[in-house]
Amino acid sequence: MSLAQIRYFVAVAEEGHVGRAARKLHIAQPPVSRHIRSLEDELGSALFARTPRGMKLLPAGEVFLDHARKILAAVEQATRALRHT
Amino acid sequence: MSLAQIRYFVAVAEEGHVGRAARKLHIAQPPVSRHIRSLEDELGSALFARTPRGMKLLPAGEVFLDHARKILAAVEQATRALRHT
DNA sequence: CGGATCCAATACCGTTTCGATCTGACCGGG
DNA sequence: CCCGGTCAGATCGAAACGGTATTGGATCCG
Repeated sequence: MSLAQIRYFVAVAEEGHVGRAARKLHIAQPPVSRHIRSLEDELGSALFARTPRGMKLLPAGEVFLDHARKILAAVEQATRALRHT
Repeated sequence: MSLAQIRYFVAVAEEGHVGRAARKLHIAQPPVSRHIRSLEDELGSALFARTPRGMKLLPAGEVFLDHARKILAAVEQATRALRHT
């Protein structure tokens, strides 16, 4: 699991679409798809339901989204703490 | 910044030596050296004082160590939360 | 002194990972 | 039907990564 994967996951969860998340992240769509897939593989549980209209968070995804945001917040806080030393 | 870098940093901080941290992490010493350096570059402040006896945490390093542990704990908690879904 | 020792840092190389582009598969709306 | 929108797979060039070998610097000891 990488921080990039976590950021991609949060973006997809928030946008509801891999493509829109990709645009927001300024990268192409397939890499986002792959990262989400590999994240699910690593965690051992599906996080999204794939529908023709986009990606819908599953219960496991909701749980992980909460933790993911905490991780990213902790990272941001860490960098901010050193910004003025 | 990557989770691997954060793990390497914590290991070096705990061991006090790049080499020992590397052994603990089951990787070679140079990669650890490089990751620490690039982490410092990215954060814009030195985290360790290089001494002939090893690496000694600077004040900025102590601050970051605290945050680093929180990040890793959050990651562990995230994976644990999905272990049983 | 001077060589041995113990560190981290650098150079270089092969492998792996990553992202971009192109393409395919699937479903819903007109 | 076919068309628009969406995700997934294949392929390729570029970047990152880790390993080995080596260098550089500072201390210790004979």
